[in-house]
Amino acid sequence: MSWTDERIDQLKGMWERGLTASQIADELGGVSRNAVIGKAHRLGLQSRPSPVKANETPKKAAAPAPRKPATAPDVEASRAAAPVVSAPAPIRAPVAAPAAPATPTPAAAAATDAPPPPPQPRIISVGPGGFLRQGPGDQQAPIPPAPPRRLVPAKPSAEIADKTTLLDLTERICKWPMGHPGEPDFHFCGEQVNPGFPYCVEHCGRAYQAQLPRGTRRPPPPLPFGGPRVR
DNA sequence: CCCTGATTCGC
DNA sequence: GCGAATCAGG
Repeated sequence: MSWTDERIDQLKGMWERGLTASQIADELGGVSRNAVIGKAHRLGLQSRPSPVKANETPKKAAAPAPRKPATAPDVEASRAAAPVVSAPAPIRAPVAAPAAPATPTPAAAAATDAPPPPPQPRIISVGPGGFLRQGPGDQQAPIPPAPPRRLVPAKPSAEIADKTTLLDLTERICKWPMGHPGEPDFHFCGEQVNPGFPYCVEHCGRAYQAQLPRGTRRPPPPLPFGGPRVR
């Protein structure tokens, strides 16, 4: 398989939607997880949280050394020696910091788009979602509560959040359908499979039932489809 | 073990 | 450019 424009678009989309490289790989088909990652990097898609990227402390003999020297090992040496002034914690804030209130006008702030209150003892602190109790006779205008809205970090919809969708299926994910295709919440079991089977242990028990001895008739439960055709 | 993404390097 | 091999953290 080659990277056609279409497939590259799919890759970009899925990558930016937060799907893992594995999911993208077997969704596209014909490519490995590594291929996806490699391509993603080549495309300049900068990946978000990677399990292996936590610290950046190039002290003395760094870890990335036991590679094959190949050609020009001096490059790595110079790179290791260079960062005398290490960058001070490159933590990327996902949201822009609220601008400093140059013009102290509380009234204006409370009007429409009050930014998240900075941790200053400006007003009486109420907990998130908390409300100031008003006395029965108080007729004051209610204090506008802090906007409960918060920027959602990522992930598409909550619908697919914890449900095993078609995209989540792998060789070791139980593929037992839950619900019916077409229903909005149709998904799959998602448990770990019983090794060698497409289903988890529980659903293997449903899928593969022991042959009952001859003669034993088990009165079947009422069938939802009117029952099988009996000839 | 499984998973994840990052990186390297021969092709 | 591609991706298997390898690394490394969870």
